[in-house]
Amino acid sequence: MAKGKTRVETQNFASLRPSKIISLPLQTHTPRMNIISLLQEKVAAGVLALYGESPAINQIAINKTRKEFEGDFTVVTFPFTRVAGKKPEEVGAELGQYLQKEFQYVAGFNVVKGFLNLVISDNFWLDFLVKDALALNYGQQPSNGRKVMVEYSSPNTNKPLHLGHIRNILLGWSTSRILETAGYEVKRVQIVNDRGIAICKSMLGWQRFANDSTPASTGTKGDHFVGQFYVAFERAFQEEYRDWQQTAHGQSVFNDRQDKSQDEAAFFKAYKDAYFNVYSPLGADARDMLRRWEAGDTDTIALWRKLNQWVYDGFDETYRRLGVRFDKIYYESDTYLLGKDLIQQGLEKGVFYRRDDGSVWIDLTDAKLDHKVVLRSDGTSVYITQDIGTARLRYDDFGVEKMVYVVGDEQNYHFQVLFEIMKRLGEPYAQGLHHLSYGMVDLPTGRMKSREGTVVDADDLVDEVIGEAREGSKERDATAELSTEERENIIRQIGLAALKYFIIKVHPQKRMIFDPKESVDLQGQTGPYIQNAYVRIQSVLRKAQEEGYALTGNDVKGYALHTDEKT
RNA sequence: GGCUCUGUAGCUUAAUGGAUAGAGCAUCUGACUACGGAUCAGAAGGUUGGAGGUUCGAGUCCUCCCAGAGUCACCA
Repeated sequence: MAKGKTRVETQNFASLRPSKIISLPLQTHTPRMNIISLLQEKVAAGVLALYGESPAINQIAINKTRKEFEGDFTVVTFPFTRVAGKKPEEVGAELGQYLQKEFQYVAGFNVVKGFLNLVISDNFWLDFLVKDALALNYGQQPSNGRKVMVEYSSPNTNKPLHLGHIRNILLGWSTSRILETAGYEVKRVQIVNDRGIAICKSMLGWQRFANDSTPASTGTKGDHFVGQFYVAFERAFQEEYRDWQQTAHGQSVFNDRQDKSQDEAAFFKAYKDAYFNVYSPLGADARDMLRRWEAGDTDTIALWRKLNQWVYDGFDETYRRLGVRFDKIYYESDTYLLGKDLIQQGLEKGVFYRRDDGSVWIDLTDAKLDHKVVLRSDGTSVYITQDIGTARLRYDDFGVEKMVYVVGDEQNYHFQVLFEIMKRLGEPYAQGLHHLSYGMVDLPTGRMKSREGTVVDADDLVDEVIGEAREGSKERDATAELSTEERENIIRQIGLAALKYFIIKVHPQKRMIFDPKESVDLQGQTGPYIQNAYVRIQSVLRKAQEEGYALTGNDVKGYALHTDEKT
């Protein structure tokens, strides 16, 4: 049986923070960020004025002052001791005096060893609060005029989305939001694996076992409906294979081919794919279906369209519930032949080489990678050929200079190779390609295995967290006065916040355990906890307004801040 | 075996090469007839897998080792 792995077929996943995907400019327009870069500039100027040499701005470390010391921001003065030829303490004192004199917001300072603690004037914080922190789009950077693409989700059309897709989708979605906030124009895309042998299996399964039922006639969500027939096909195949093993033919194959170290069960387990491709009538039917599809057979294409549409309707529903969307969906049925022209051009440029059997390769050994086939000896594409072509297509479509691929860490090597090839082909966006790799999601009981039926379905999971939120709200009466519709909406928001925060708070690169119970815990570092804090703050503000307080510059001027109010 | 990733309190985790490794859960002490209690304050809990090295300074960088995972297809 063909494994047919695609972008997120299994739940394997490792990764880089968005801050590494893009090099965020330190210069930003909110005072909070701005004061750090201003401080850096002033420190650089100070070092130059005092010691005659200017350090690189980005090497000036400015941190928040630890709470046991007095001050708001701390400059690390160790790096300047060399140019100054003085002890860290002396440098700190001289630099502190300079800053206090030259920079209006520095109200005072103290020096502890190599750390210069700066006290920032209350006026700065008050201005910051009124003008920026309370603004609607706090943190939003002005457009930087650059475009970036984020690819995420990218499922197969033979099964519903599962927990692995949820991590992928939430990482992709939050990455795209972060990039937008950083000033990029973001294009959200996915590549759907809508073709191939696996899709033919669900088509055959539907033909054989569905009796012309539809999602509508059975009241089943489309992706789940089609998934049932993929499973039905697999079950029928298993049965066929089991029966065949007992036939004279099956036994003779076993006797001819068995390795002495294998018992019969182990042999047949390993032989399954070969059986599917060589002897299986169901396998032959599936391959025949694939041939008809590739030949453009009208009935086959119509069937394929019908089933895929059901699946897309189901996926749309799941995406809607999760609150994510896409600007463009790429389909492998459109892209699986792409890339051959780039291979041809690469051959002419000498990037690739042709072997005697006609296959085309690239030698990446000098990049600590291996030789990689990019075109089979029969001239057909492999997985990476398609990715080469699709990258170019996306560049042509959107003119993006960066592309982020949110794909599990099992494909780390694939993307290393892909990006290296794109560089050697001289593609203009090649330096901007990034694999946002993430680790597998395990369950408390171990890893998800489709064969053992332990795969957590995405829709079931969303239902579960919302259900937990509903249970929680029953014990309280805060929502009692609301209409059912309003209450359900709040419950849905709480449940999803729980799920999203639980997934997003873990570093992508780390494999994580998803505990459904813990994820919907409302205490501690959770989505609902943050929501609650927000709601209470809003309540304070609302009541303040009702009593006639308005948060304007005039009201707060001259107010002496408590230390805790400046963090 | 080669390459890549991961290893931090009992558990889940954070930390652009900067000060005494920061949180949450659980545990233990306390507060409150509730500014939306899904609350708040506090305590205890660590040889950052191990050993070397670079550095004024290492959880972070380098080398080796240990443990786990992924990957090494004319599959996707």
